Amino acid sequence: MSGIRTRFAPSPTGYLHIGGARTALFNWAYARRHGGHFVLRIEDTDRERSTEASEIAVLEGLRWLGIDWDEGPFRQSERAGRHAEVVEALIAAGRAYRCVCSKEELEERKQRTIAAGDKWTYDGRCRDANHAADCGPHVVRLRMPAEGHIGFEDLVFGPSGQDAREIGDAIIRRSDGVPLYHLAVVVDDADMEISHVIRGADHLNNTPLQLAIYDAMGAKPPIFAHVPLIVSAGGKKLSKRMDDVSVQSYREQGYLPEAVTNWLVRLGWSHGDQEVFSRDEIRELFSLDSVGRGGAQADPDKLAWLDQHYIKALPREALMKLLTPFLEQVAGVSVTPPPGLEQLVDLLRERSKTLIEMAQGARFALVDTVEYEEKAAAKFLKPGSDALLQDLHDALAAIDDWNEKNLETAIHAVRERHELGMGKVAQPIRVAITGTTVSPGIFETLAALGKDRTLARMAAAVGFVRGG
RNA sequence: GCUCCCAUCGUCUAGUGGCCUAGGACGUGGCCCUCUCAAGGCCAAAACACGGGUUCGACUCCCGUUGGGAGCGCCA
Repeated sequence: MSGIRTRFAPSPTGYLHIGGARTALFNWAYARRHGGHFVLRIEDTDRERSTEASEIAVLEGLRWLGIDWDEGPFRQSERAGRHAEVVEALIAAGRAYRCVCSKEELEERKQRTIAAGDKWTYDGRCRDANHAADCGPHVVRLRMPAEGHIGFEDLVFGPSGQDAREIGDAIIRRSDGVPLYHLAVVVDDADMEISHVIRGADHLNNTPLQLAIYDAMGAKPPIFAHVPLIVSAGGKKLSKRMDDVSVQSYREQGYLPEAVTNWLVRLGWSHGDQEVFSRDEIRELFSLDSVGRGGAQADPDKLAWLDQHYIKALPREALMKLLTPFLEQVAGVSVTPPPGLEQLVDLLRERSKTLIEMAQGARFALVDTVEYEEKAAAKFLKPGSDALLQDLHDALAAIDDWNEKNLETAIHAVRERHELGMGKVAQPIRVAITGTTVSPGIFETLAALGKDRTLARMAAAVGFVRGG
């Protein structure tokens, strides 16, 4: 083993969104690339907002994307004892202290400081008071060095850091005894021997504080790599409320997981001019050196393009399996695939951006009777067209061996007899059998539909024209 | 407000001082193909935020300006 250990540590307070998914993907890819371990840890210390449903959704999202983990999922809440132990040890070692300043007092002093034109960090009133455990309601604060710079080398952003005095004595344990996030992550990452922390750039400013905690604990800090945030169309940080960005919603819209991972990995990372990356290529080629520093907007059009690419390449059997739920969805009932459906699906692959789109394109083959789109019928099944349709019906009825070649011969014969262009013949047939003006090539489509159903629909169209 | 960060076509990006009259991809427009819709092929429009330096030479280095973002919680 390489000793490289990465982790993804989502808080289960909603669905897995694309920003988190990309962070997970990067961590996973980095671990795989270097033969390391990828650890999953659920950060559920915020009991108010964490839910089990959300945790399940996050795990399902990761599995769907093909992101597998080697250890976990661990729950941060289960490690409360360990966190408490570390805080006590820090106090005992003089690296942290109890603070009895109330929120109200603090707020007042803060306002006064700001009003005076100074900037606020904790003023250190309790710093050397040496409050004992029985001092009443209190928080625990980290004793920060009074001066000096806490610097580190970020694998993406390069030399980074902050002056210790800018940070101040941060709270590491709340008055209810629950440790804060910064303490918990550091303890967990240290205990789990995480070697590389790859996370969103919104944590760049938190890193010096966390480094101070590592130092206080006497633990060796990991290497950090902050990846730029995925921003919404407006350029702002993604918001779960404002932007529909859950991985689940892409799944429901009929996108393939390969397309989504390919899309996400190219947001902030590149490998020369290459655009298409299979999951295997991601794990073989991913490198933090090639991660950019600017925020990236996710482009839905590019996802659609990638999805079509992967749909085209998907083996037939796998495609049918994935498509089935969507077929049932558009047909409204559970369907037994009609003969010729696989043939039709092959025709549809080149013209579908998502599985839903493909299912919609196959809908006409799933239903018993087609309903004509109003405009389509008005244009191609208008009064007087019954003679042509009847002729076509009869010519098709005469075909013994129902294949593309024979269909083409038969239809062309009728076309020539009526002295019409192909468009004048194909479109009425298309509307008759699909109800719409759009479908794959007419001969292939008829071949896939089958003789019986084609004839029934042609006859129905004749009846429609004659009956008004 | 304070601290930190970022800045190449509409979007994702290549580019690490001369290879750049800045490359690729998505999207957009046009043409070809054509029974519709796609797919495919060809072509096109489209960017180094601005101003100073440094240098023989800057997209690339430095400074400033502008613009954008993040962090400053007894949230994670």
